[in-house]
Amino acid sequence: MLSADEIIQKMSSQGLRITDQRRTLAKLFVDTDGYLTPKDVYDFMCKKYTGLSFDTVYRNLRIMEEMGVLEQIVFEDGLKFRASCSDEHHHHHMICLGCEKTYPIHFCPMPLADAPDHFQVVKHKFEVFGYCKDCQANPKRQEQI
Amino acid sequence: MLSADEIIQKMSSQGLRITDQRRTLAKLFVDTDGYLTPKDVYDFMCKKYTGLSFDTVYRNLRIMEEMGVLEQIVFEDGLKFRASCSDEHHHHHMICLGCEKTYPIHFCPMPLADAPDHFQVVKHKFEVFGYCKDCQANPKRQEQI
DNA sequence: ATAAATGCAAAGTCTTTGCAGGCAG
DNA sequence: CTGCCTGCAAAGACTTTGCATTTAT
Repeated sequence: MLSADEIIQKMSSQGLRITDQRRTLAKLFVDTDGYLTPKDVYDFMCKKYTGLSFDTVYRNLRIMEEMGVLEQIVFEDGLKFRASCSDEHHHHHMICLGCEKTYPIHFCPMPLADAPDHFQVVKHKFEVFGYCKDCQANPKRQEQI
Repeated sequence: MLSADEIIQKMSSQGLRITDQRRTLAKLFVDTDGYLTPKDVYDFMCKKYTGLSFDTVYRNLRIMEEMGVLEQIVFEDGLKFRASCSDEHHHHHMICLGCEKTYPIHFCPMPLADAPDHFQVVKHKFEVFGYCKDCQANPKRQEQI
């Protein structure tokens, strides 16, 4: 995963201004293991920035996603964000339905799945959902996806 | 894929009333290869049922999904529905980004992906996106996912 | 007959947009 | 100083809910 400094640098190098809010956002995502909803982000940021508005959160999430420092996933209960994985090597994720932490799967099934009838593959998704060790021992949150 | 009769029967056997609208819905989904948005469904149904309201479309889509006769996928541009595959054997899909037709992949990567540290697997997703033969020859629609 | 399905209207949720003032570079 | 960022307010897109009427069983 990118570090907070790498995120800031990457944003700066693409011409974005580095505000205190964006620095805090970078730190928040780096310190978070799982996915965050816009609301999660808003709630967290509100503690530090009174008068923060939702639209700024949305704007920044979208900009950071476009800059490539955040990844966005559409869960069944809405959009969620996390810091981009450093793209050293292609991989997939196991995602815990309890705490939403992710664990990398380095195995990629793509080479083994033969495309039918000249299907031109553009991208693929391989995601495994379940419960991590901790959440099995300590079940509390509902299934989310 | 289920037939229109099988859909109707399955709904009836679970206590739902079979209205003309639901019969038409069943037929629409059986006759459609790709995914339909609620709006697609509404537009189609409007032709036959003047005064149709959106909420009835939503209600029926949700009910049919809960009955297991429709499958729902969250695309990045919203929810879409299609008739359920008959569940004879577990499989995955290649989904065309042009026409949204799906092609089965019978290979399942799950047995090959080892779960880390006692991860208890609940479900998984393996989806391949690209362009089918026809849509490569005849590109027109934008990428949708 | 009676419980479910529908249409209508309204509300709810989530997200985006326009604008004026504020702040990073 | 200049243009990007922000907060505010409002609008927009999509989906759900409550209620009275209609309809399948």
